[in-house]
Amino acid sequence: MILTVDLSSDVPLYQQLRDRVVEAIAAGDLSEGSPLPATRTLASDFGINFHTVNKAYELLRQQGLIRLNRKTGAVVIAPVANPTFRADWTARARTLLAEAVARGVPADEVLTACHDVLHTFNASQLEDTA
Amino acid sequence: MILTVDLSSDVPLYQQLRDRVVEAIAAGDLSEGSPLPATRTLASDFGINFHTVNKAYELLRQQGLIRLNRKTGAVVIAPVANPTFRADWTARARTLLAEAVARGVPADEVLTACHDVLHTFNASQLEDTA
DNA sequence: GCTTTGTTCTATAACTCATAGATCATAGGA
DNA sequence: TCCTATGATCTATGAGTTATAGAACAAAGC
Repeated sequence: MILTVDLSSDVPLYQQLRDRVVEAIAAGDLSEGSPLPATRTLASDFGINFHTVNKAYELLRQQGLIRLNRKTGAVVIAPVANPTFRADWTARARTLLAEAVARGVPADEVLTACHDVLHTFNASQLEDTA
Repeated sequence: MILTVDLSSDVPLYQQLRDRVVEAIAAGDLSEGSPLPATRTLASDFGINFHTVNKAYELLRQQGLIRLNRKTGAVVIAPVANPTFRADWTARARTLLAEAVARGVPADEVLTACHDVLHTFNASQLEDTA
């Protein structure tokens, strides 16, 4: 497990945890059926409260990325189609992309940066199966 | 001025205001020298407190997007190079892009969506100068 | 002189974040 | 069977954020 949190960040801990899990799934480090650490275990590893981990897992469950069961723990599930997700995501992407453009980054460089990030996800998956 | 806020959104009002201004700059609806509405005026238009608008403007000033002066008001300025911005932005882009990939959107479709959003910025600018 | 503007203080109610402790139900292993 | 590990569910608290509100100040323009 290669999850990390930054205690000095202004991003909430539970949000950071969610983000790291999402990135791990995108990169293929976690795939359908992969188990996540027990909430108390992960909390202990990071030196944070297990309620905080619980909140991150609950968020991931609400977003349809993991399944929570007693004893089986948290398990990554196959993504389910969500009709409103694309629209919501695009709105957030619009804000993020606008921020780069507004601060003078040329549009083609922004697109290249996105391409490079997406490539790191694919690269990770290829490594896993190689 | 085509700024809007959603009072029922869970995104803080000052954050929404900042986002809309950033998007307007990226789209060319606001460019260097463009004045923003007075804080009290904008607050009155939206039916919100002027301190909330003040906070949004202060955020935009800290991020180097506008200049604040007495009487001249808030004015959009040319973007200044910020060495840490690219790294910070890329980290946030990684999280956002990962979210789409983790939820089953193919990488090429994600990239196309980014391309389309960036195109809307260019299209707006072309309309302005046409 | 008056208005408009950003700027700066205090204050407050509601909410979020992270912590803490306790308890419960359930499934698995010793 | 007993014990443990696990997620699930309550209460509670302190620190911080969000949005509101009111008041006052300094500077620029009419």
